[in-house]
Formats: sequence, structure tokens, C-alpha cells
Amino acid sequence: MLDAAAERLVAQGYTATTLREIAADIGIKAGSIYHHFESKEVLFIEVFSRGIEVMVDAFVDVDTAMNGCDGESDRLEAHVRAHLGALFEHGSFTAAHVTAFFTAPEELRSAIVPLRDDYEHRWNALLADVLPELDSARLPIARLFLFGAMNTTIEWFDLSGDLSLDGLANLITVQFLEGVDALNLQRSTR
Amino acid sequence: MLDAAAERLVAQGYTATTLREIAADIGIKAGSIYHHFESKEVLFIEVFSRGIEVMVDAFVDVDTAMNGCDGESDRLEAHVRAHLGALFEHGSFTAAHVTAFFTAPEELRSAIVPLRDDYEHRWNALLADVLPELDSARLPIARLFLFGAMNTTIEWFDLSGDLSLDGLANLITVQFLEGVDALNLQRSTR
DNA sequence: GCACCTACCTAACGTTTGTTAGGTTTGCGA
DNA sequence: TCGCAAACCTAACAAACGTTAGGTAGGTGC
Repeated sequence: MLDAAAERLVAQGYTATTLREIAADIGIKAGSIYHHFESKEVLFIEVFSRGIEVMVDAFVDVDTAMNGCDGESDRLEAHVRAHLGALFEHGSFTAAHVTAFFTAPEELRSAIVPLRDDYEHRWNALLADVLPELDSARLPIARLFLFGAMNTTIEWFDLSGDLSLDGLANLITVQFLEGVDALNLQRSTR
Repeated sequence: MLDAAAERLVAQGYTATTLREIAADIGIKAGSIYHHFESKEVLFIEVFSRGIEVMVDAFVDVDTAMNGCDGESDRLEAHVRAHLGALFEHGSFTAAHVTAFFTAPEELRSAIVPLRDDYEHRWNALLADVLPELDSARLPIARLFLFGAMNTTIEWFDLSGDLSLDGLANLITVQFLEGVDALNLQRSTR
């Protein structure tokens, strides 16, 4: 049921997604939803919370898997890969944050913002490690550039196309660190 | 009236924006809208069309103002500046494409997509000029990276802050061409 | 002064929405 | 076998939506 809600949310946005549609998707009636959630808003708060949960879990997994042993650029690439994995490989919960978060009412958003902030802080700390020579005032801007590149992929990237998620993560990381010209020199990404 | 519609569209999305709200914003009643537009859908088609119009006009203006005389990276930066100007300095029409386009019904979107394609083709041609050594297969991806960086600025950039639009355009261009490390070397952007 | 057009209002229509109260089914534990 | 609670349904509610038909005020041209 949360899966169905997340999928509709990504495809149609908050207001256009009706409880009757979600109920029909899983073979029940709209009124029955209220046995599990006390309102539409609470239901979608849970959806967005799980989206953050997936992202944070993926982030923490990378941090524990490679504790200081590899190079910094490999570490960044692994985190980019984890973020893209959360976007494309774990249902629609994370994708909802990119496409539908700003279509939700403000009361819902303000309940989720602290969770998003936590995730952003982890990235700020990561970038401070990977780019120690970068002016700290430019660091949030650099993170937003990187998020822009990663998150807009859901508008065009196709998992079944020629480019794999590993290849995409590599392209984004290289472009971010070294600029667009470095794209040509990259290993033949699949 | 189109201004009011665009502003609501950016803030709330398509479905959540009601004709009664738009009417109230400009001091008329909802039914009166139908004297100017035959439906809600047609009204917002006009809003999105103007958004593209603003972008294309800004793009063409740059192309005619600097016809081959300046360096290629300056030319790219001027176009980035023009795109950001369309986002922040010409009402909410262009911003609506970033925040609300995917909240609109599919019939509306398919009427606008050709206009968007035209704008994207102009950017593809520009990038092919500026980056002649780049593999043409990577060119659309590079454009999407750049669009991601430019368009996500509406979620955080503040016109009244310390960073000017000129400075932002410079940061984005440098980051795009040379990578994140080059951000430090940039002229003190205001 | 008459006709006419543009811009707007009033008042309602049918539909859909989130939500609720009360009843029914299902399955498990004692 | 009985009881009970979780899961679901039915049927309706008030509110809000896009939309429409018919009417009104103000200005313009003849």
C-alpha cells in the first residue's frame, strides 16, 4: 500500500493522487485506508519518511563498508552510486522526494524537512573530507551542484538503457570533480 | 492574470491551483476567467508557452549580441547567465517549467514538449560549438548535467543574497567546464 | 439616442474529493 | 466452538472543484 502510494505520488503529485486510486491499486476500498492511517497527510508523511530512510541507509552502508581505506574520489563515487541506487533500485519512495516533495502541502513538508536536513549534513561532511582545499563557504553550493546532477537523472535516465548505474555514477563524479572535458577520458562505461 | 496564474503554479502545482484563487488574486470572480480562456488547461498552456518564449528570447539575444567575437567559454557563461535571468528576472513563467511542469496533465505537457525540444536543441548546438572535442554521444548528458545545475538553483538561490546572478553564472560555468576544484580560483564573485 | 461589444458577476450544475459512522467478514487463540 | 480483534466494506456527508447559462455595467461608434 505504501508502495502504491509512492508510485502514484511520483507519477501525479500530491493533490492529483486520490485515496480511491491508491485503494483500487491494491484491491481495497478508499475508506479502508483509514484503518491504517488517520489521514491522507499522515499516509504520505510515512511515504516521504521511508524515502529518506532508504537514502540514509544507503549512505551509512557505504561509510561502514569503506572506512578510510580507499581513495577520496573512489569514496565519493561510491556515495554517488548509493544515492542513485536509492533513486532507482528501491521503489519510488526516494524518487518521490525529487518529483513530488514540493507538490505536498506545507504542513507535511515541514514535518519532513528535518529528516532531509540530516541527510544533507552527511553530504556536507563528506564533501568537506573529499575536498579539504575547497572554501567552506562554497561547500553548500558545490553540494547543490552535485545534487542537481544526481537528482535530475530521474527525468531522463533509463535503467534498461546502454548506460549502467555504475557508469552513470562514474560520469557524474568525474564531471563534478574535473569538469566536462574529463568525460571523454573515462573508462568505457557500460 | 497570467502572472498570477504563473505565480500560483510555481508555488502549488497544477492541480492544487484553483481558478477561484487566481481570480481572487486579481480581484475578479472565477467564472470571468472563461471570458479570456476557454478552460483551465488552455490558460496554463499559455503560461508554459510564455515561459519557453522568455527562455528562447534570452538565448537568441545572447547569440546575436556576441556573434563569434568572444571566447567560447565566455559565450557559454553568457548563455548560462541568460538562462538564470529567465528563471529569476522575468516573472514566474520560466520557473514554472522547473517546479510545476510535471504536475500538469499529460495532454497539456504533450502540447508544450515541442517548444521545450526546440530550446534544448539550441543548447545542444551551443555545447557542440563550445566543446568540439567532446564525444557527441556524451553531449546530451553533458547538457542535462548543466541543466540540472542551473535549474535546481530556484530551490535555494536568493536574488537578494550576497551572490549575484552574474556571480552564480560564473560559478556554474566554471564548475561545469573545469570541475569543483576550480571554484576556489574564481574571481571574487559578488 | 441607439445598438453593440467587452468585461465582469450571479447562481447554479454535476462531479470528485477527503472523511466518517456503522456494519460485515476473516482468522486466530483459548 | 466461542469470542474477539483486525481488516475491510457500504453508504453517505460536506466541501471544493471546473464549468456554464444568463444577466448587468460601462464604454465606443454611428
